Amino acid sequence: MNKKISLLLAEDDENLGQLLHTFLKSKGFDVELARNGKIAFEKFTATSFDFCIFDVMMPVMDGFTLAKEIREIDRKVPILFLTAKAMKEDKLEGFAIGADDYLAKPFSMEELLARISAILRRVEVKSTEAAAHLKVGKIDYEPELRLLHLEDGTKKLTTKENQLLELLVKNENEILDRQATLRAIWGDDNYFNGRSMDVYIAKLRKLLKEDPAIEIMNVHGKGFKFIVK
Amino acid sequence: MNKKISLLLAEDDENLGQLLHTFLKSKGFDVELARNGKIAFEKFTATSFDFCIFDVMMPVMDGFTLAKEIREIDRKVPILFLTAKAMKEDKLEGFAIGADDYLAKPFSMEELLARISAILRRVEVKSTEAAAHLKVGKIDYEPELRLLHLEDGTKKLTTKENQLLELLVKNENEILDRQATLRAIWGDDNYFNGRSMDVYIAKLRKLLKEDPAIEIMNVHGKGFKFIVK
DNA sequence: TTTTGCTGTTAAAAAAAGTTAAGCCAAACT
DNA sequence: AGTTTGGCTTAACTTTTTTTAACAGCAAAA
Repeated sequence: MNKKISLLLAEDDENLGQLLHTFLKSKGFDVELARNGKIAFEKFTATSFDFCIFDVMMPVMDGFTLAKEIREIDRKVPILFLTAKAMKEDKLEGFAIGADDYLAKPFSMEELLARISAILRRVEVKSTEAAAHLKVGKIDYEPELRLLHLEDGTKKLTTKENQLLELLVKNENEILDRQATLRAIWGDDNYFNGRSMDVYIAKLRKLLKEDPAIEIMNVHGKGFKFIVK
Repeated sequence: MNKKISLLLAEDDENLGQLLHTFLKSKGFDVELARNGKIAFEKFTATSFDFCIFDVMMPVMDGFTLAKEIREIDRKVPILFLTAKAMKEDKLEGFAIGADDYLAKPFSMEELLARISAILRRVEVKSTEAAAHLKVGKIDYEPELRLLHLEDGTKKLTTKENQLLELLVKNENEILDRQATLRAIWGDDNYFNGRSMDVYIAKLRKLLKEDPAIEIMNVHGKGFKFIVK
């Protein structure tokens, strides 16, 4: 079979967090537990996950805000919310963000597992598509190894170059929001980080210019768009 | 952001139909309910919809036949089937027609909503990919690439120029409402954004003046109208 | 006809992005 | 320890894009 499914769990309640962590690990998932939304977001930007389970109510950064931030950089990863009560308003908000499912506490472990399985079945097709090699035109890019195979040899990308290119490629033909990207890669969207990002955009453009079918287009005031013609 | 998503619901069961209608309307969809496949098809041909939910078993015209008919005139609109039992054969037939998802009764409202959201998210991505050339008179316009091919070379449009021209072209010969356009492109229809828009109209007129068949006409107090003679 | 509000146009100002190079820091090397 | 190296940030300058201002013209209402 293939490798384990990685799962990001954001839950502030120590007890429930531990319980879920243990349970899901026993079911064969590769679980990462975060105590609040901010930590979860940092973990997500460092490594990306196959699945997310977020408690709605958490200190520092709540589940919805967290989901919004993550949706900016990954439109597809399934997100399941956990909430303390059956709140209609919250449900609306959650689905508007692009939640894949919703589970009200208290819930049984079996129910949780059933929902996860159902969602994974639905998105299975997509995840298999996600190959490690990304062929874009003449260029072959391996994000995991940070390698960019060009016509005249292979370029080792630096951390930042790689993070940025990976996000761009994963959001091909979509606008990659400037602020969200800054928060995802630089942690903060202040002026200087913004200029730093512009410098990296220039570097990537220079690297990719050998393939005229590729363009990193700017969307003024919004962000950048990786286009393959 | 933009206007409501229109949804065509074909369901013969009076109770379930009403329930779904009410629920989906409360979730912000613009729902049209049809009691059988024939009525649904007539509604679809009159106005086209963004999304379809069809019960498989209905009198007069069943869901599959309806879907086939609709696929003849619209290859892309997402279709989700509802069926009374989990029928494998039916599933196959549905997907062969080009169904986007399948839901077996009984199902929860949340599940339905989750499926709809998931499909819409997926479709959205696709639709952005669909690059189109728009030939208007002598001029060839590629909105996705923001390129305007003129007689004397190709002009790269800026973000705002492109957004505005795209809206105008897509609403050829119709009035493009001033306020709606401002909200769509500038996010807010205040005085200054209005003046900004007028500046862009002037720019586009200058660009397009090489083709005398094209005119951006003002409709006083209403908006603009893109006319091709 | 006069007034008022909307639009057309051009120019200037401001903001955002492109580019190149210098500076800084930490890790690796001598 | 001193030096080199690589990666990232900051700075400086340029160009592009967008907004604001100013003024003129036109259309509809008073």
